[in-house]
Amino acid sequence: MKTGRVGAGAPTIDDVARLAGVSESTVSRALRSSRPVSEELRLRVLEAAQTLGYSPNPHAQALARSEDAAIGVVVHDSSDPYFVEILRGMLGPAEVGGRMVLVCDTQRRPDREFQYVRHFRSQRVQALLLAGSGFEDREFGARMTAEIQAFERAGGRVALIGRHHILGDSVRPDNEGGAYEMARALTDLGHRRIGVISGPASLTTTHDRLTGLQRGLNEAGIELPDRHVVVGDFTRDGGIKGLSQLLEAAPDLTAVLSLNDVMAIGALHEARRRGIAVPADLSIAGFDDIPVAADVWPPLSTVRVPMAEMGARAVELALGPRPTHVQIVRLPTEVILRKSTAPCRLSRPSSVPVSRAGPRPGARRLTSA
Amino acid sequence: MKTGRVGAGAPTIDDVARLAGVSESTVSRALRSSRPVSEELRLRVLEAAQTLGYSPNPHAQALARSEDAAIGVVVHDSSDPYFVEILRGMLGPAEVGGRMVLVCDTQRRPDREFQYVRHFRSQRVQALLLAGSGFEDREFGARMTAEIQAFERAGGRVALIGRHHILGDSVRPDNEGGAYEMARALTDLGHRRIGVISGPASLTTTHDRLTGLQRGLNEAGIELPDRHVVVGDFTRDGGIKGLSQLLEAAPDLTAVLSLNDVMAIGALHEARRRGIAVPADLSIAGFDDIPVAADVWPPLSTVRVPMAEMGARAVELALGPRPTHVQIVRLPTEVILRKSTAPCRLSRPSSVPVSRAGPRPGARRLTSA
DNA sequence: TTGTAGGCGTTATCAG
DNA sequence: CTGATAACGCCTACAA
Repeated sequence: MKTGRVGAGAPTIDDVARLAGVSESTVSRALRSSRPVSEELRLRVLEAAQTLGYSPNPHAQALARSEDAAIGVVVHDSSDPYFVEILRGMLGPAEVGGRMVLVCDTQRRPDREFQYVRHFRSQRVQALLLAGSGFEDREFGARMTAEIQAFERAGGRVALIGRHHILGDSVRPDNEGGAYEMARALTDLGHRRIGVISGPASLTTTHDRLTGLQRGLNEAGIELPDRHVVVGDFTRDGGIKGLSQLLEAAPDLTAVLSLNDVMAIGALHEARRRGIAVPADLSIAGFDDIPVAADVWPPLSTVRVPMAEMGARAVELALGPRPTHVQIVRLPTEVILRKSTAPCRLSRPSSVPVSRAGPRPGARRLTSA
Repeated sequence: MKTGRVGAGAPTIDDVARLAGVSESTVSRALRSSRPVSEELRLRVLEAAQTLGYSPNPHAQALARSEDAAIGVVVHDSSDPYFVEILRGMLGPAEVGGRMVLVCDTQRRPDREFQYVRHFRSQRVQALLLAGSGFEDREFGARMTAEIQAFERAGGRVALIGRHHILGDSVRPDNEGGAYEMARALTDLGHRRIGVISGPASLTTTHDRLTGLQRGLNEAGIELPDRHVVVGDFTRDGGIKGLSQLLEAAPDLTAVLSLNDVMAIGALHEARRRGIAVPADLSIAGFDDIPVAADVWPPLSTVRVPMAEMGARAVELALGPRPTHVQIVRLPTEVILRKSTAPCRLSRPSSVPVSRAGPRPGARRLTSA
């Protein structure tokens, strides 16, 4: 027996039923157009709902059908342009059908990530999107795998972005290949003393980019001594500090690669502050190709990661038909040379040609993978 | 009688109760620490919950107490740095107590805004934050006011950012004052032929900034003919097109003010493409002072809007004690002169001193309001 | 301090 | 095709 009291002020299905002179079930069916309802009643119901301004309570719906018409997105840092782009890519495909997209921010802390995933699970979202690098911590990966498999057994869908130690469908940019190509690009320009502003060691992204870079440098017979690598935190400030530390430890660097653009922009800023001309005195390159990379000065050479596409593909993965096997979508990355890098002035003419692609207006591109 | 079946796979309060050998109510009380529970039972419950990996179903909670421990945020464009900053400001204060923050994106379409607000309302979020300019459409304002008042009557809280034709607590940046100050700054530099890349006419933000600008120019005895104003859409592309149109209609402009930074950055790009030196040939200024404004080239002169603070204050408004009267928090804006603006070369020495503040490293500041 | 018995708004099942 | 009725998982008087 419904009390009929107005509760939180919103009309309920019961109110509509009463006004239309039908049962709750009929209202539900008419509105959700699941089962056939006579044209006459349907119209009555529609009109009643209209005049009452009725809209269903999502919680009650979610509870009753134990599934929420929403999709949960977990990002490491929602103010990082990298994630903003991924999110942008997700929004279109995710919002079809009036689905809500719920975003939360973990500040790169595994415990928070775990909490949010659990929250989304108990909230019974349709799909869960983990956008952001995985953690190297395998024990954490195991815990998350368990959580996620439970979610999937219950009918939920999951898609990961990046390389995780978590079992599940994923879309992965070719970080390793992109870093390799960037290493080649830098050495082709004649650079031999190259510094790196790295990211948190706990992230697989950091690991992969570093690995690719190493491989590229090794092939060119170049060492990467420890003092040429500093750890940043993927923020602009991290880039500022990173370049400072680097120049202290190794003042003779001719090129610096930052493992993301945001830090590279910080480095650009610090270089200017110190009166170091980029690229004349020092080449600086980034990673990601976030939208502003082309607008800073000098325009940033970087490795393009298809962030928006990654987001869109992840949504497709999570919303498409359930695959029988774990799927991995691999996306290529691409070196984009703008003006923050230049041939090394100090270098004796390199045996390798400086340019491997024909000159094109604006930027030269070297696709990876 | 609970079936005890595992439902969607997640343990329920019932499972915990059984394992701990107590009643559901005791579990609820122990976990939500509302009422006193004997230490012994509380421990048993906690342990049972722990081993089961129990986490409450938010929908059931929301349904039972008809209130959701979440706060809904409506933004116009989640990839616009302006909103990213506002969001960043909200996150800290909003997330205390494990609250979820749900963000949705309206693409500046009033109908979607209305839909989302209604959705959040029926979802019974604790608070609703409308972040973004209001619409000039008063009829829309009336509809939203009704919706929002219903929400508030039901116990919800609302905070608006910007000037809306909606009744409710709000935090408002001094757009009008900032634009006025920027007009003064530009005329002080000797500029008399000033172009404007405006925003969508439907937004109050556009209106206010334009008004302040007009007032400033009028005071300096300067006209703003129609052909000196083009309408942009607050995107980078809009800025590119905007500058093109402007230069076609009035090639003799010496300064251009874009009504947001994102468009100004587009304009900077277009100027470079055309071989126009900024600021030597043309001064360009923006509005907002988004984080990258200082990193583009040349560093952008702009009107600083305290976006993050706006976000934080809005959260305070919405989460703090319910005020008896409508509250309006007014936040000052501030002109920041960097290198994208310079004295007008063509100008005969102006009677007004070029600089009104002492020179300072990096930027000069003129606070509004 | 603890347990029992609704109720929150909707959907699904099962008779009519 | 329509209408009762029982879940869905949790909370909260009320009773013990």
